[in-house]
Amino acid sequence: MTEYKSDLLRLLSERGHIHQLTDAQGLDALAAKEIVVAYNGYDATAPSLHVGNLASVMLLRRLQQAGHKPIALMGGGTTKIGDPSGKDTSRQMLTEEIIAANIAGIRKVFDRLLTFDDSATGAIMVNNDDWLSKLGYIELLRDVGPHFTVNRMLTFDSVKLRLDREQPLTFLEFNYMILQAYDFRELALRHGCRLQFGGSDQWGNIVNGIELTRRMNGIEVYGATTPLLTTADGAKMGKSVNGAVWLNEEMLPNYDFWQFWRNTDDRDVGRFLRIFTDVPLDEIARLEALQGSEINAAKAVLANEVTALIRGREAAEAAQATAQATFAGGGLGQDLPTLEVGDGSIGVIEALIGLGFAASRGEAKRLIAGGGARLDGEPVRDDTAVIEVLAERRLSSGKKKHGIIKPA
RNA sequence: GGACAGGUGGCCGAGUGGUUAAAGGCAGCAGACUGUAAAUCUGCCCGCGCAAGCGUACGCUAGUUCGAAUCUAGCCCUGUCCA
Repeated sequence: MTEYKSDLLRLLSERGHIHQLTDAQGLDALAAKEIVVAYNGYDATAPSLHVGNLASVMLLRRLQQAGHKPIALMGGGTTKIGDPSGKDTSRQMLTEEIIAANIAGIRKVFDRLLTFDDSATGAIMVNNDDWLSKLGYIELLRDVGPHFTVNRMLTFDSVKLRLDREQPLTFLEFNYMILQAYDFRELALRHGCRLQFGGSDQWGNIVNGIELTRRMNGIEVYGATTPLLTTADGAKMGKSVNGAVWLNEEMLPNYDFWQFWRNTDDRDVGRFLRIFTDVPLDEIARLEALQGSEINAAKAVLANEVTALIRGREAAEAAQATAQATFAGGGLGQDLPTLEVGDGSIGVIEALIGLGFAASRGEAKRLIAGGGARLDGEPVRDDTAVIEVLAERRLSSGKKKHGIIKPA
């Protein structure tokens, strides 16, 4: 079953990108004989993608590496509605200006991971607002409406989940799946797109798109879903201290991004190396076989390679140097959060807040009371303590979060 | 439009007049153990304050009461069923 003829499916399956395929043989045959145009859709709800989206971007990267053409579809139009899939509450609707700004932010990561040009395999980015916002209601009902039955729509997990949980599902959101199916057909017509990727929660939407395209235009298209990425301890991938692990540097510093990967669960290292890096498979096999504390070396490779891909080699090296100095040397690295003090001294509480280690004075006090605050490695027990800042000093929250306090 | 059920802290979910800043769980933070891992155990977990305490908080508004998340009225929102 893993014996694919096409380089594409072989590559994707050995890297762990595939969960389900609508027609494995048909797609395999297609990919073996011609350039396949494939897309993945992205919401424009935030100014950056996050780690939860990264697997799909890597997937498009591999597609291009295998000699095919990726389309990054920006959901500028559908973002105006809100996807009910897997969510239990409606999403806030955004204005056109915000959506446009978000798309510009999201574009950055694609520029790093895909090659955009006019060649046959050059990546392109399109916005479904281009066609969705021009759509007339009557026209849509007439052309698309007959191909969907409500009976069927009600059986999709995305809808059932909301209904079962007794959470509201508005008609607006209910229509999301129709628009998404329409996207696939539109891309098939405009760009010869034959394949849609999506998370496993998008299966229903993808299938709808395939059927709609076939019924309206007689074109056979395919779908593939990616596994839902969870960490080994069962949590959704991509959450961190302050929420999402953003891909854009403005949203999350390089060092924190690097640290996120460095702290990967042992059991996830091999899987993540395959999905999120271009490290050769035999090298990954070697790395994930490391036992005990040696696997930390594999985590460093993971952190370096992902950071290099998303933030640039230089950023990865700087982050690693900082981590090296901070953890192995017990010293300071320049990528650590830094607080400049003008008066030569500062209260511990203010310092903890200033470095972002505590959100409020109360939180800072609790940290100190719990023995989690350390100045140059020594626990600070007194929350009224004043730190003399004549040279660089190291203030830590717990064992992993370190910061620099230095004279201005 | 009608009947019934419901709206509690980031989430889930107890609580039906004071002892409730609100049980419990999850998530989060910290400590121990370690390998910057996991699991486990322990502490913390609205804000301000050294503290006593103060301020906010149980859909919204107005009431009853010495005292309300808990009672009353109106409103808003959601679900289920009926029209």
